[in-house]
Amino acid sequence: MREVADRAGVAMSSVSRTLSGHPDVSDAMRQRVLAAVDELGYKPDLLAQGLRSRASLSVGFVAGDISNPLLAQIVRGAEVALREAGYSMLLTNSLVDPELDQRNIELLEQRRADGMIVLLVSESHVPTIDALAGLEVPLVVVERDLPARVRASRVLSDHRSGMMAAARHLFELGHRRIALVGGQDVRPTRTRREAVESVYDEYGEDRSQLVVREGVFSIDHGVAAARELLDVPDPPTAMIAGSNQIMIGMLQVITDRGLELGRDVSFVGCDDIDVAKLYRPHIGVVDRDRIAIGRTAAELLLSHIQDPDALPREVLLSTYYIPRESVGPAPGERVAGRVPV
Amino acid sequence: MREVADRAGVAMSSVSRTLSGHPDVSDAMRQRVLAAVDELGYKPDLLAQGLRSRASLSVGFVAGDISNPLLAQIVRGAEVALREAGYSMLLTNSLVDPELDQRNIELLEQRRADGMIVLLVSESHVPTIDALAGLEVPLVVVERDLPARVRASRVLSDHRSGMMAAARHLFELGHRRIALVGGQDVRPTRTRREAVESVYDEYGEDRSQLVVREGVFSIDHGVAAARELLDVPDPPTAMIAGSNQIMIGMLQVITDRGLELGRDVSFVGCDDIDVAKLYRPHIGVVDRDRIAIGRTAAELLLSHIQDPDALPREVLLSTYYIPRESVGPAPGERVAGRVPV
DNA sequence: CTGCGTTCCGGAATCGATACCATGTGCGTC
DNA sequence: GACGCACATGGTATCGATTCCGGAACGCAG
Repeated sequence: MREVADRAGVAMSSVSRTLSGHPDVSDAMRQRVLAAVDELGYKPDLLAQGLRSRASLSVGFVAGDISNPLLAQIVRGAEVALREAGYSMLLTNSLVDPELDQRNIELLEQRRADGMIVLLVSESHVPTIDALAGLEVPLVVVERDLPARVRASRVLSDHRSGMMAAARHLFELGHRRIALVGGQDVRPTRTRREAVESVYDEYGEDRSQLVVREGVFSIDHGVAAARELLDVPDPPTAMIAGSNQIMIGMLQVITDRGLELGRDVSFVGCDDIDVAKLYRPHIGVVDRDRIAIGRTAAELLLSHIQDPDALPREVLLSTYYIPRESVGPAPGERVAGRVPV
Repeated sequence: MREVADRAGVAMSSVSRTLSGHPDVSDAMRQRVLAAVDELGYKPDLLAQGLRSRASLSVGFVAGDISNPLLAQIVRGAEVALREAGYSMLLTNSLVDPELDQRNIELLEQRRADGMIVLLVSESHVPTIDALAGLEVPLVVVERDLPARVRASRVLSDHRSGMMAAARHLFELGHRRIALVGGQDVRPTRTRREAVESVYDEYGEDRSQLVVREGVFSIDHGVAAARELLDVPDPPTAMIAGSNQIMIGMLQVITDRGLELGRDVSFVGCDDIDVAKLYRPHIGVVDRDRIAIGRTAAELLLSHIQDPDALPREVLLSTYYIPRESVGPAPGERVAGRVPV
């Protein structure tokens, strides 16, 4: 910048004013400065700019694992919106380790990120909550319920409506022994379970017929749960997956055992990822607009960065049930013998 | 930091020395400083640190589209390795727009990234090449051939060996009319085509029997190409996909038309993503270790950051063919009539 | 002609850290 | 006893920008 000033024969402050659009700049000055900038190919140093003006123009994204297609799309939605607003994204993966969540949050704080979007592994890991509560920059939490001392806006999905539609469909088709395989104890998992339970109530059926297997959002858990569920004398007639990874694991088992979806057993998947559309028969799923989740999170964050005093907001995005051939009528009672081992 | 110094009753320089592990620090001093740091919960400002020490401890990743599972895993591999070395990752998506590639590179340069890993949309977009050539920080290029004036280390896959194994398998099963659907004209696309062509030479067969359809790495291109290929009187007996997105598109068409893979037509996919393992029958693929690509890129970059004078290096990672049921014997001549329209 | 306001520009402090240089102290050596 | 050296420490310039403040130049009214 000093070089530009020397070349144009002006002071550094004038260069700064010109480039930042300050009104106290004459046309003659602007011409000379811009010419010098052009000739030298000068580009301001964003680090120094950030230090002085107390705004790094970067935001942190704390994600569980970017190789999960759900997260990848959320991240992409957020990154595009942030870049259009002039912000860069610092991405961290926590690899399903809540301690890494915490360390990543603190690291991004040290980097003076102007805000953060977090998709936490756990809702109850105290050091992580503490780190979030201590944050001085705007925060957007995605798909999680956190204690009130964490001041943050939130982007949530209305898992309830989509899941209830799916469960009602199963009920209409005669299913009562339904299995729900969920992940960690976080908001989407809880909401989905409650949604299915409330459909049992709606139909005046005993909730004890619902089998819930909660673990982690992983293929392995899907595999293990599906095996357990099918390895009993009286397996459920319908199964619901509570994450796309769990869905993939469950489908592996179902495929291996040669079960025909929609006939031997019905299946409702989670998130309309490629697998769901390519599997034969096609998989009915509860879907949500994943790109929109990321975009909304970015927009919320940007609005809070512009107006730090604005009150935290919550945005509830809809989910919707897409019925496909994997969901069929419940077989007559006593189908256990037909299930290959 | 001044607060810490005041509290401990020492100079800022002493605080700095203590925290950076400088040898000229007495035990007494260390105690006092660390105590003050603890009491105040002080954490150094990485922006200021970066400005002064000329190292931002961050690296840029320029990716085409993170929602592609291939990229997601590469990014994840890189992020983990970088974080372990104390670096943060600035992620940008270029959404298949070479101009965005260029702008992202320049942006990351302004942010004073200590290095960059790039997975470019195009190998020939001149402004992008110029931007890369003008870079003063270490650069690692993934899966691309670039002009020599771009000084960079590279991480490449040996697509040739994996693809030749797949093509030989098809030949052994009697296939001669083979279709290869590729993406943009970049290294992996070219290498795969050359590999298949050389297998034709090996078997003394006329290369004109090979049908090549190159376009972009997208589901849509896979769909369009598959339709074209199947809509002729004499369709190929085997098809090879040159990207996971293309594979998904092609499989959609194949599924829609009710074709049985391995019997009606043989199919070799690309990258062993979940779809390949869940599709029935299972899809034979040419695979590579995606996490390792990212990790290797990060390691190369880190080594160049530590030793800026080191010569650029190239790492060739292997690919391997995984035969599965989607690859079967070629039907007898004249099967066109059996293909449903 | 003087006084005052407007416009525009340069100088210097500042953001939060690092690193060089100078200073002060204690100790061994001749 | 004087000198030199090692070790610790404080002061200050610096990284590359922004921003406040003071002042020059000019116009215009009293």
